[in-house]
Amino acid sequence: MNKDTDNKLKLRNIKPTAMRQLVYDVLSKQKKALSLIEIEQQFENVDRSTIFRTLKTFQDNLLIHSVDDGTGSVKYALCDEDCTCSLNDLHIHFLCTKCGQTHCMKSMPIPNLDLPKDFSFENANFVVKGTCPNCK
Amino acid sequence: MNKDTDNKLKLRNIKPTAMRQLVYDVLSKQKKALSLIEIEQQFENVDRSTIFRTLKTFQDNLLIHSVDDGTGSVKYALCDEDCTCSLNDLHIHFLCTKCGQTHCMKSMPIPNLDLPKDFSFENANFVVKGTCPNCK
DNA sequence: AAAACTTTGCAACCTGATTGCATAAACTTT
DNA sequence: AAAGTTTATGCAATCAGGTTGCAAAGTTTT
Ligand SMILES: [Mn+2]
Ligand SMILES: [Mn+2]
Ligand SMILES: [Zn+2]
Ligand SMILES: [Zn+2]
Repeated sequence: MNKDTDNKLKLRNIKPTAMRQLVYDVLSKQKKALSLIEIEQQFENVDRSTIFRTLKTFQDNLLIHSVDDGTGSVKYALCDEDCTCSLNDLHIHFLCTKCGQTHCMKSMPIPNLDLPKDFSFENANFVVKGTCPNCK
Repeated sequence: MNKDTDNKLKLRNIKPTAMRQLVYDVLSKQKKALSLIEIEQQFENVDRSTIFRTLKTFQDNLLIHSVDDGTGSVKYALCDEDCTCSLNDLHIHFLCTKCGQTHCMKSMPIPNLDLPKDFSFENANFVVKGTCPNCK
């Protein structure tokens, strides 16, 4: 029971159960975004659906955000502490086609767009694919 | 056997079977991008896997491109005649959260990006979500 | 400590995508 | 035109990721 993890969860109004702390710790130790299955594989005996619901709780409470990088599995990454998952917090994600890792490019906001008349902007998913520094 | 459809296929080196003509016609009658299942539903007695393989053939031969709009099903749309599915041909896609339709915004190219050092750009998927003129 | 609520584990299910294999159709060669 | 070869189609089966129902275990409230 890590006091620090504990607080991170409480700050987002998430009751810090053992399970949730474990999942949080897995996410916080990674620079890249992780899929449900990848998180599951970090454990021996934890059920997929429990992790699934944990991630749902995290996302509902803005502790994590998800990316659909087109690989067929949604990836999850921790939000910054001040993140409210609103337009300002949207950023580009980068999928390395060599190693398959998906990175949050938190320094790259989604660019402003002039949509044609009568199209409204609510949200966006911008995934750039290429080779990451590791695989270069 | 529409002579016009026939030619469109031949131009892309696709043998114009009856099946392929039908699928092509469905796609060409739509402004929006269609999923495999949506295409299947346009027919009475055509097998899903046949359409699946038809779409694969079309995509391999640059007749169509696909979009992963995050809805869980990949959408397909015809390419322009001069499209080579290269970087220049990439464009934004718009998913209406009300009606679920996905539109090719062919007039909106993927914006240029300054990726951090040692990240290379190969491809991108940029889906904007919001309300379309129809649902406004 | 009983009642009420929340979290977890397990099995089952769902949906879209994909494959193996046999048949049918189209094309080539003799 | 018949035989041989290649390609396309249909059907059933499988896969993968995601999601749900339900009962047991754990927590919190009364
Ligand atoms: Mn991110
Ligand atoms: Mn398009
Ligand atoms: Zn990489
Ligand atoms: Zn709409």
